[in-house]
Amino acid sequence: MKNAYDLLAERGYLKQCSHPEELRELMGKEKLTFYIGFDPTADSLHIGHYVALMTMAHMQRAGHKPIALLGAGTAAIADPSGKTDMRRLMSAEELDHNAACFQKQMARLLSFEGENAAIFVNNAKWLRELNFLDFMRDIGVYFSVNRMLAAECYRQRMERGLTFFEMGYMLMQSYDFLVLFREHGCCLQMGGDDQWSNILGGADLIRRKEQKPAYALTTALLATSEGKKMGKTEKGALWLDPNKTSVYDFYQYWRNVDDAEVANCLRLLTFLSLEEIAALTAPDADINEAKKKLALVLSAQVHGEEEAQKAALAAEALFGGGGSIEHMPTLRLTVAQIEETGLRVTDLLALGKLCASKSDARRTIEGGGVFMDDEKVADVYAVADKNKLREGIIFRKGKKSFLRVIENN
RNA sequence: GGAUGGGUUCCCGAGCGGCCAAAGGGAGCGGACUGUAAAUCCGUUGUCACAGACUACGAUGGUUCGAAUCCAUCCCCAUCCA
Repeated sequence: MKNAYDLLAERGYLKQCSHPEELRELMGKEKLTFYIGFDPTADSLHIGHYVALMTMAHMQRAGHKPIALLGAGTAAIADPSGKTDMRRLMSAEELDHNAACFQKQMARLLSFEGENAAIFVNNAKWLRELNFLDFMRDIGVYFSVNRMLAAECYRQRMERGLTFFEMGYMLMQSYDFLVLFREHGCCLQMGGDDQWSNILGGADLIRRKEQKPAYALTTALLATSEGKKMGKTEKGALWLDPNKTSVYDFYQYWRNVDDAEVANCLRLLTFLSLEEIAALTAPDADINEAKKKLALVLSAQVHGEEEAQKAALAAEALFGGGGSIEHMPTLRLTVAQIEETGLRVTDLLALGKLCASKSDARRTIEGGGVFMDDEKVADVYAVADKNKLREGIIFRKGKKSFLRVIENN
């Protein structure tokens, strides 16, 4: 079997590693236990987390044992890394709920059976009972403030201000690593590259306190086309929960990625072989086929084969002509709604969430961006034809947003 | 605890008694061009019963015919001092 380290490297996951050669050798001859931490600050994972999940899955397939750490304890403190502002603080109940949501979504990619079954741990278990004095004495002494301040992530925050509260984050994350090392023999922590100093802190702590080797490894962050991290507090997050980001939107997102990013996305987010990816993205290949593949495969991984097919069919129907319209976002009007809206186009668009509000709908119509059954809506006061409602009327905003409005019965 | 400067629409940021739903930029949305791409150009971006009304410039009160703009109290942030 291929060395997992090489596998991660050639797919482009690897960013930084504390001891590259040593770790690679170790991964070649032993089955390691490793962990990645996730802060449950929302009730769903988003695509940024997904890269981390992929690395876990690859590692597991290579025989290593993954631990997914749910940071309900650490999330009580805001991680200052890469954030321009402090996060909103969350209650313990909220965090526990979110952790449960994460767990469900992760289960899709990891295996919980066999020798190297994945396990979940929650650092609230040990962090919430920590005694402050003991912690400061046992752990605090190993951290140099000078060194912490020198780290890039803190330097950025220095300009806007940094509280002691936030600096504690690094100590706690390091402590997590130590606990997992002691309880599970976990000697490797992985994570996004923004976590580099935090992860390194833990590896150093273990090396100093336990006199045993521990490793830090970070993966490339998935960036948006603007080069910004897709974080949960930034805009443009793509959620894995279909209620927060519909399967159709999820599919469309990947169908529309930048040409330049397709190959990278395929490598990082799917399990397709490198050969296949190379073929798909070869200079003489049709880049749009590669995008379709990416959208379909990734949607299937996240939402299941059936849902992905539906999204693909809907897209085909809308853009390719032919295909089915069954899976388009649909608004079913009740009798009461028909009366209430009087079938005014502006009202329907707002009701169906195609536009943010009636005012927004009005403006979009004025800008010539709304179509009803492929005919441009010219009048802000336009009303839909009630007779067509039984068959369903297709509204389109711009080129990519559709809504099918149909009588509900 | 003290001093100083701040908190403005999705974000940054101008405005500092009426002409302010608030300049400019970013981001979003729509149009043209395309490949459901990028780049570019144009329009648009609080809500509604849309030539009008209502709600908004940290919070609450006040002054005024009239407040984002002035005053008071409070909350929060930054910088320096302790």
